[in-house]
Amino acid sequence: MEKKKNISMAVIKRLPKYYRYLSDLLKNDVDRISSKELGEKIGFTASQIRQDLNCFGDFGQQGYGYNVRELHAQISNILGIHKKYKSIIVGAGNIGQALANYSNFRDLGVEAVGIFDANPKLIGMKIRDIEIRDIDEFPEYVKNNCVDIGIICVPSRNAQTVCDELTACGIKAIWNFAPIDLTTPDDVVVENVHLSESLLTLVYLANQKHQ
Amino acid sequence: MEKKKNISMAVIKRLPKYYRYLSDLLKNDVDRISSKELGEKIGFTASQIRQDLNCFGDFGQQGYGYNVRELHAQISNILGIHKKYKSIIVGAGNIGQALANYSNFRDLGVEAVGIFDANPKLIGMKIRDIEIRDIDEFPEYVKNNCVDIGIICVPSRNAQTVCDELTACGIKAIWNFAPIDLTTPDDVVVENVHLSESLLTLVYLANQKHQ
DNA sequence: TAGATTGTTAATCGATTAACAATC
DNA sequence: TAGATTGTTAATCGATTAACAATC
Repeated sequence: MEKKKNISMAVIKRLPKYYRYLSDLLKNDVDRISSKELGEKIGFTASQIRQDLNCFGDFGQQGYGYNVRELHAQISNILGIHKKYKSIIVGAGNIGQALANYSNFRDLGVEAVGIFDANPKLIGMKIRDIEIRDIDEFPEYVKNNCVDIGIICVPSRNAQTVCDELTACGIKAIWNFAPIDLTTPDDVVVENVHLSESLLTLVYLANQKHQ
Repeated sequence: MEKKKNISMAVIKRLPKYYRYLSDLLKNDVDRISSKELGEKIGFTASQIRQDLNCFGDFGQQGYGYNVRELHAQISNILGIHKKYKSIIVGAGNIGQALANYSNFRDLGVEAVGIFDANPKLIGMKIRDIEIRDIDEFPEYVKNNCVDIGIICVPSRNAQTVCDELTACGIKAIWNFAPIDLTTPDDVVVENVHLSESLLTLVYLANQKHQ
């Protein structure tokens, strides 16, 4: 992370994709790759790849390209995958439970350490090795356990309240699965997963193709 | 849908958001709204909203603004929410089951009519009123049941194969939850939900804010 | 050395914002 | 009629692509 001007959101959104393709190359024991080859794989122009990477540093070598292992390490660093993060899931419905069970996030350094719900029928139930607790307990839990990320999986009518409580106890990163736009203090980042919007986009595009 | 040049993806991705905010307004019995007011709610400029809407038609009235009920109906039409769609879910793991249970998509006209998995322990199990079937049966099922949308929730190593089978039996719209980029014929549309990429974006942004 | 490929500047393209005449 | 707000054109801004000197 040598350079660092103002990275545009367009670039940031492509970083995880670079990380994924480089992880694949690494797994396949590829040593080096040029922006041209990588571009053909991902479906970007070589030019764009070089522009993107040069926002963060000079990782390549003229006449050679990029060393896969090194570039992968650099992007891991840029994304912050070298660190470990604790998350809690608020809302143990379908999506909350699915996320708690989904193990892949641990590879990205993010571990779910707590799950909370308001439904007495769910409280006490275990998902993997984590017990679902009463939703009222999460502020206390966050204070005692250095939680980095709050994952909101409650219905939209409760989402803003949960969000406010999460930020009140110091959480600075929120992954929001509720279909609303949350309001947060300036120093808090929110990443939305709006499944309904994604599905509507698909439906629109499908209708266009088929006239 | 009067006009219709080449709608940019940027505009298309905003349509579901317009739909959501207009649904809210409708629910709150708001009769009319100006691009200025709507912009303040959503966080867009008034100019952008007028530009976006004018890709599809002249829905407003000078001096008045937009009639909420009418604009909502128009956007429903543009998105294709007036029609009904049948979907099948391939892969009944955490995410597949969560999507099958999640009822909200029915409001958007999309109904899950079948779920399939390769795991014998899951086959026969019921989610809501739908029985999980053997994954080998889905091509036959698609042919007999006018399925519009294939939802891929299998592990990434199987995702391309499932995708090929879905397109082979005529599916033109794929909602992909596997963390890979699928290859499809030109007349098939794919919408990806890449949760890992979303989470990595959040982690990156959180690290930037906190230096 | 010759070939390959980078980092970076310049050119192009597209998307957003501003401005304003038209008009309800 | 006067005020408000649209639809649309023009101006600006930002992102992508192309080009090429630098250099491994």
